[in-house]
Amino acid sequence: MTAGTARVAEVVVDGTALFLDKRFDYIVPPGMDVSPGVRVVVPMRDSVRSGIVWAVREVANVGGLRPLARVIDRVPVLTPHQMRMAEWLCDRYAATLPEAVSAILPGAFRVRVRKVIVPSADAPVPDDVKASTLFRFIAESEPEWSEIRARSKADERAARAWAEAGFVREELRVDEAVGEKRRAYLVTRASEVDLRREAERRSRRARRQSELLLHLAEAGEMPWDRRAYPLSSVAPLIEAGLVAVAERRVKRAPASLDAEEPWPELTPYQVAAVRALAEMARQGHGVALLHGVTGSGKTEVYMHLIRGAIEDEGQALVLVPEIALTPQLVQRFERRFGGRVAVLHSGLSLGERREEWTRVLEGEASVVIGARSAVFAPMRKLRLVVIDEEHEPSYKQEDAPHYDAREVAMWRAREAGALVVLGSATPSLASMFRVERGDARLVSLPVRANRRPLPPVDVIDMREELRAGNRSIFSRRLAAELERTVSEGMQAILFLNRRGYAHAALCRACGHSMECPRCDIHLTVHRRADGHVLVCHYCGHEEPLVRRCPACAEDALVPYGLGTEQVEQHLLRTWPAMRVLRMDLDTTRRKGALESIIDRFQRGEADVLVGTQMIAKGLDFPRVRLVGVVAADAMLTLPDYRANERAFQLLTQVAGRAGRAETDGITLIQTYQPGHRAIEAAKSHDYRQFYERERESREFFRYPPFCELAVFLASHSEERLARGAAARFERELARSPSAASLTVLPAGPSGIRRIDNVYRYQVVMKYAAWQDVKEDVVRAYRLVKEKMNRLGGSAVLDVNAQRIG
DNA sequence: AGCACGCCGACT
DNA sequence: GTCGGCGTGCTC
Repeated sequence: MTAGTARVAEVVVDGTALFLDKRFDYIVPPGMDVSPGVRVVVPMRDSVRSGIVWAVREVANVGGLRPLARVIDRVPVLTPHQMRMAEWLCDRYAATLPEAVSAILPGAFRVRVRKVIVPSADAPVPDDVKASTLFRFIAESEPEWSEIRARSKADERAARAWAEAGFVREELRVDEAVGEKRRAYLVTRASEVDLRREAERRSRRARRQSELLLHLAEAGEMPWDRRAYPLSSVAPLIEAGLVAVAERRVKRAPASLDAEEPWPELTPYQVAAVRALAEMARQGHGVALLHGVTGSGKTEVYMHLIRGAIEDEGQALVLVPEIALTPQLVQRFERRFGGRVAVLHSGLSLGERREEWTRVLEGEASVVIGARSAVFAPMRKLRLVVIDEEHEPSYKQEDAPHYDAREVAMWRAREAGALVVLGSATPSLASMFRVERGDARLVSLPVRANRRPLPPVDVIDMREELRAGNRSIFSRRLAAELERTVSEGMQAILFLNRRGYAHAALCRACGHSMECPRCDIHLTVHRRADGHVLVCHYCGHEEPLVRRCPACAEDALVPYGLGTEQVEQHLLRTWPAMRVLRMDLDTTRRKGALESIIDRFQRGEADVLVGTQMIAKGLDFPRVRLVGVVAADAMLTLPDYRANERAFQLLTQVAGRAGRAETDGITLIQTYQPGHRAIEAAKSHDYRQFYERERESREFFRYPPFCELAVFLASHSEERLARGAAARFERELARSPSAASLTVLPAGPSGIRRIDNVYRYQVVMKYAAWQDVKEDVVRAYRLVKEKMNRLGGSAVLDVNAQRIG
């Protein structure tokens, strides 16, 4: 360091406040070892905060900068690539740097830092001070300055004076969310020859020491078992410079790297797909859309590509929509790639998550499987990214920083020169449009791996059932197929997109529908042991379902509109011997419940599985012959421009659960709108037709992929403030320079105007390219957000929003 | 004049 | 998020 210059660290300080979205400069005290990516503690006003060093530079004049308080890591917790990724997240999703960092870094790396006031032994404390309430308060609770200030101004003045006099002092407290698992190791400090000689010399008088030396001469190092070798026996060896104690991170016993499961022979289509994709991978970065019909064996193709990446000394990332729903897939990967697999999912404890993260960072894991957030895993040698079921909405994060894991994956892959494989039986419009524009290459698997045909899909017009006098929720056809399937010892899946007993409670006399007192939404009927209750799916409000209508006082309130609980009940009433399992949010909330249901159904412990959309996500049940969609109408009426796309995807995916291995399958769709576009396309297994027609209407109405959407949403418990914020945002945009490149839809209440007594108003924007409008949109957003936060409300901006309302 | 309250900028 | 400074307007 030259005289007069000093090192300065640019630190991204943790916290949610908007002002923190910049880098703060701190002096690096001489002798302190920092590098980009390490966590530090910094002073901020009266207090301290944690942060990440973003850069270190030499400056001539440090002005009035304050010094770093402490360094937490020796080794950076973020790679340079991840830091660039954080900056990109800010740019793309209007996130703040601390938000981006907290999205990337698992909670296990979070630290709690405090500056507390404690009694000090530096100076003798006068008796009157010692006896005072304030001093006793400090001694007992080790408060922060803000807590002392909260007592009174006078107390703060007194405490400051005591600090000056040395009666109390400040102390830094740094608590890691989890400690890294470390263990003491004994390591050698001398040559093998020396060790053996020493062992021989001590063999009579110190058996333990001798034994240990021989052990170490053999192994070089070993975990320190303090019972076998107490400090009394180790200390003399340390003293003599033969042995040292080292702290090592505990590594999980490496599982076998060899495949336990044989690699099955591929179908010709799979072979061709692997060949084409492997060729793309060889050329570095690229995007491929693997369009494979349900049951076509996409996973097998992924696994061959992964094997290729590993043989190339690279790492592969596999993203799945929801890891909890795919225990089968994870097991398959673990059987193929053994100890090279790291799994990141929400069920891991903080410590486990940190351990998996470290295994990836250190290159011990070559295959990373996880849901959305796994896209941030610290691979240094990324060669391949697989996004399975790429059409699933769960890849888009619904709260800040609102990222889309598919986009993040593509950004990473471009940076790292890796191949992205988007896999789906029902590709999103966005992805197929990418192919159309030439930004992605299409690779197809048009037939099932078991060489059986796709299950025929028959549409049942429920209006006709009604006309024929059948008032049951099951059409005659579905009832007959159910009976036949079960009697033949095969299994059936019944799908309904609504959980609970009934969609709503309706008055048969006046049409009144029971609403939540805290939200602008109707209540759902659920069945409990002691009768029916009304439940709000948004705020959790519950009340008993009574017969009397609060609007007209008639005893005419009845459950209306099917839910999965009712389907289950009807099954059991109609066929008491049938063994039925239900899989929806309500039956899978308990930890392990989901796996248990999947497992039991797979083992044949039930004949019928009733479920919501979670049964459509890539599950593989070989004995399912029949799939019944109980009421397709529930998904055709969603108030969103994507409703058609979503309905087609769900129907096709659900239908795809039938006839996957041991049997031919059949799918029955019950509906009151048999001519609906999504139903017709699902019936004919015609993705192409669906794509063309949907694409056309999106182009006509100018919806994605023909533009991008962003949604500004202001929330406040006072309606006028929420409405005012949205209106203000709209005005700001109208007079911004980008106004010409933006289509701003009028500010108005969000799809659900009020949730848990908080009002929500939104502004939807359409634009061709975020780059062209982001500056003005973000400026307006921050302006209004700042104001909204001061008023006790909140505001968010969802860039590239996947749904509106 | 004294002060409660809201607004706004600063925080390295 | 939290503080402090400042101006406005109400009350003693």
